[in-house]
Amino acid sequence: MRKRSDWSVLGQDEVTLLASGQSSYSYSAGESLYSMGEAGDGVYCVCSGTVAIRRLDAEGNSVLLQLAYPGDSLGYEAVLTGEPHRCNAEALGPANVCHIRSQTVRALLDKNPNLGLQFLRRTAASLDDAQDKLVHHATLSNRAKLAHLLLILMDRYGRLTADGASTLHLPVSRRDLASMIGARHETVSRIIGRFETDGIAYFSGRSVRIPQVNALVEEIRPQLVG
Amino acid sequence: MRKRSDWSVLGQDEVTLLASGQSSYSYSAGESLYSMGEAGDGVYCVCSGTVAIRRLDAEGNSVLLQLAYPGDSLGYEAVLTGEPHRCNAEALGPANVCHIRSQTVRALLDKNPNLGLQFLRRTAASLDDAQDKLVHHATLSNRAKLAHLLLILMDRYGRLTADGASTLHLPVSRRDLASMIGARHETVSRIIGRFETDGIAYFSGRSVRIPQVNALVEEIRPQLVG
DNA sequence: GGAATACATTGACAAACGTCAAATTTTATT
DNA sequence: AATAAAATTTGACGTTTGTCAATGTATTCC
Repeated sequence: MRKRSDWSVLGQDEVTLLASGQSSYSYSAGESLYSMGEAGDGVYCVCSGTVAIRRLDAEGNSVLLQLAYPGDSLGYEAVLTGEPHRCNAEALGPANVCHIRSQTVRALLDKNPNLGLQFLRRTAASLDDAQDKLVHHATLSNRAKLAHLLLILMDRYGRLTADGASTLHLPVSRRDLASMIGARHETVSRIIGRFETDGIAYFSGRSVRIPQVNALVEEIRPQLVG
Repeated sequence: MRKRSDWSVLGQDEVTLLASGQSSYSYSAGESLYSMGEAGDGVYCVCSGTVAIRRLDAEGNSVLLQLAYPGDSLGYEAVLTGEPHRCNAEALGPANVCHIRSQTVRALLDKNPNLGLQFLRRTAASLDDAQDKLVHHATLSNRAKLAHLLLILMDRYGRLTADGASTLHLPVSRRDLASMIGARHETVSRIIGRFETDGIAYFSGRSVRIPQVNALVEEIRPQLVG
């Protein structure tokens, strides 16, 4: 697992230090790793399962900003800046997560500057992703954004069936789906209804069947409607 | 200038190395520092003026993602990841910008790991900013988002007048304003019209007069409309 | 200084979206 | 299994927003 994560840049003795300073925890669905406003107490590394990164606004609206998967490191911003966490992290299902104490993280960063550069590359990738979302929010319709989101989720949760169609088990609720594209959940319900009447995707609970992936791709090109 | 920038973490001899590897350039309004798709050729450091960071989508829509001010470093993501630039950088007015070649940047990062951590903190702040925008795009109306944007621009471009009002010289066009809040420029024109009939802000070209800043703050709380 | 070009405003209309409310289904709890 | 709670779907309605088109206003470039 470590080989496919940010910690792969560490040398042999550093791995020993890491091993001595980490603990492993099991979370069940809905459990919180950390919350907005708390001080950073270390870096969390997802070993299995999916972790949702959310932010709440002043009125209590929840926005799902990112899904974290095995190999991803979480919460290092708070450790490095000394600021409180800016997001909630919550297990979406059963998940195993390692925890490396702040003290150990700082020692490792001190020993091996490549770890810092690795975190920097990871943060830059997250920034790139967030900026792409901003562009989509500014230029795409909700329908196109939902189509795009389904395509992204297919990469990780999709399965090809024998007849050339694809199926997908959604890791999140309709409400979360809605917050990810910046729409109300009622709007998402209606877009789903239209996807079904248009034969583009069929939803049943969290299962989705997509006869032709290409039809989803077509949806993304914005307002070429006559 | 260097004292207030990311480079303030450097020691004496490193500053000497920096000085030997940098060049200073003057840009005039609209000139490009670098463009999407180009390889990173170094880090750009804004000395004076304002630089706009934009991204274009497949259809040519431009979204203004960020404004960079004196002390800000730009383009280091491309240097560190080896990937091409993901954004355009363009001077909004006359600007002085230093350029530090990739080779020098890498040498400095090698000598002083704190520089990398400094870039990491800066990137984390940008990510935080982008995620805040995502939350706003998901929860606020265009009117509220424009009010919020005006408040942010006031921090840097605002002046208090004798009668307790504030004035503001916008650094960007209406189109850019629109792309920053994810709306069409026609919509921005109409919101501006409504701000004027409601006595909240008066626009004349790029000059804005805001009689009571608090009135703008009130606009941000979403749909508490009867 | 005047033509050409880009930028901004306004109107009319239709489509998309949010809000409120009710009904239905799913999930969790006892 | 029964109940309670949460999530989802659907309908009706009004508002906001985008689109298209026309007009007016700045800027830029010869």
